[in-house]
Amino acid sequence: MSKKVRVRFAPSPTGGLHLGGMRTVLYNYLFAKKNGGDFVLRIEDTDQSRYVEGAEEYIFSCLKWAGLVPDESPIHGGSYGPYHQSERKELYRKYAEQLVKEGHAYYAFDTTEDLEKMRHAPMAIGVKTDHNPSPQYDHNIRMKMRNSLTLSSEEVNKLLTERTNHVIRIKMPEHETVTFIDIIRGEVSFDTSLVDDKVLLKADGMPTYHLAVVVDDYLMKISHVFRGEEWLSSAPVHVLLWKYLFGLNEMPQWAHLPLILGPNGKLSKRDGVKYGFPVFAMSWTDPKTAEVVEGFKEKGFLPEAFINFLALLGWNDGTEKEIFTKEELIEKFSIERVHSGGAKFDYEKAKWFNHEWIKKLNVESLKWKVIEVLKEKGITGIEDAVLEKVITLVKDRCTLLTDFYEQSFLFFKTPEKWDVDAVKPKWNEAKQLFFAELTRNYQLSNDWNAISLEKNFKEIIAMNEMKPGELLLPLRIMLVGGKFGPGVFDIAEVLGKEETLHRIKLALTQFSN
RNA sequence: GGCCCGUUCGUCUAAGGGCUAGGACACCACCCUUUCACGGUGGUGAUACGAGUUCGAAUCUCGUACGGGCUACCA
Repeated sequence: MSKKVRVRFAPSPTGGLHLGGMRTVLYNYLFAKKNGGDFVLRIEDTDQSRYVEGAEEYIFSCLKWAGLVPDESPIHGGSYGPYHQSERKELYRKYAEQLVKEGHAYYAFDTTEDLEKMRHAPMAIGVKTDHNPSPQYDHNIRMKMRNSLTLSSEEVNKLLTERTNHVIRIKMPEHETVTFIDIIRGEVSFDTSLVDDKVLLKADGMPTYHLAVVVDDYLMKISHVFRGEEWLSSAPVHVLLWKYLFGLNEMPQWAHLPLILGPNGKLSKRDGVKYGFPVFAMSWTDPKTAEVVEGFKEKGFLPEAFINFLALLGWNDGTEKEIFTKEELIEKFSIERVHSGGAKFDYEKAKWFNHEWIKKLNVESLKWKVIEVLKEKGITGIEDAVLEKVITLVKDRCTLLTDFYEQSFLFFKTPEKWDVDAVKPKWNEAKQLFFAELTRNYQLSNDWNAISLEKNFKEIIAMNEMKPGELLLPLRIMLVGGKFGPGVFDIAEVLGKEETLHRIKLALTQFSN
């Protein structure tokens, strides 16, 4: 009965892929997978003037990183290609002309100057007033412009055969109400008199978004369209186009996703730089200005955490569960449970998700990412067994992957400075002797692990009638230089006998003089 | 300005006529830990406002306010 679920994400390759876009991808992907459907990626590159070098490859990288790989796309292929709208250019004119023939659209020959005059000039043809600061090209003024509605057919034919620059505009009906059902908002309606005659086909022969979405969604057999709320206003144009071209029965179901907001309204790239959090999935370098905007990946986010918090930004499964794997999200997701209200992005909460995921993931899955982080900082060639122990010891203390450096460098770098102020004031002969004895003891140890190291330490303390608290801190500072790090004996175990004794010896010279 | 969408703790949200309005992040306190985290316990904190419908409204209706989006030969 119902047709196969096919959804699409249709970005234009103009730069960084931000949170809102990624969430749209996610919801499309989850919905497709949940319903055994296809997720297609179509590149909306009908505006050559906005084409940005590398942006398309970048989009694929982001999807790959997040694990949201399309079933069909320019690089994955598929039987509904081509998947670049620019390569489908010849397709669209036919539909636009069909609309003209049927009286739903018309040729318009107005120049940019004409339009400028219509909208903004002092003696505007449009009805620009304080009450109407931006007059539209609509039923009120279309009969005052140069188009196939006002020109004789001879004149129109002449202009057309002379290949005069022209566009094709939709002729919005005057007093109709267009109503459609939005899956997450319910019934939405518009008075067509208030919608302008949108350009369908541009002077360069390329379609605008409005024509292209409808034609491509039809040709690609798209069953559900999930897109940002910013498209809601132009939905009546799309609905009408469906009605005229392919029939309302063929029309996909719509869902307009709420916007993701920043600290002051709509989330923007600027919010990110201003408040110090990423807004793009991955770092994006503007090819013209060489400006780099850091992404979630580079900031130290796990893809698992990224899609988890993105999914929860506007959706929940109705329970109090917050940590979801991708598989769980696929199982639980439903578009009906998506909120209608916009959601303000909370970076603190995003970090919390990442922390939860670092704690949740096992050492094996974290390993290569930690190696990358350490490599960035010049720490390489770590023995596998050591690295695994280190990760186990510090992962609970890392919120971002990049924290692995701050939390674990102490294992790989012998301290050069010590927090002597924390030790020296209370330093005395007895402590000096204690560490001499501890060193001798450890030297002889052939059971080098945290438990026996601690046991030996405590035994010596007991024999000398000392307090553990007075000696634990000095030992820590000897080993790592300051008041930080995991358990002291765990550190010593990982460091090994030689390095541990070396560090004690080195530090002792600092405390005793 | 017009049109459209939205409005529960600071933030993300649950509760789709009956509730002490629940959870999470953040924040605060205490506990654990003689490093710091993690963890545990508890706390502060919300239904924008006004009418109406109803025995009863965060939940339904209307109005107001506020917020957002759109108003290009950009998507």
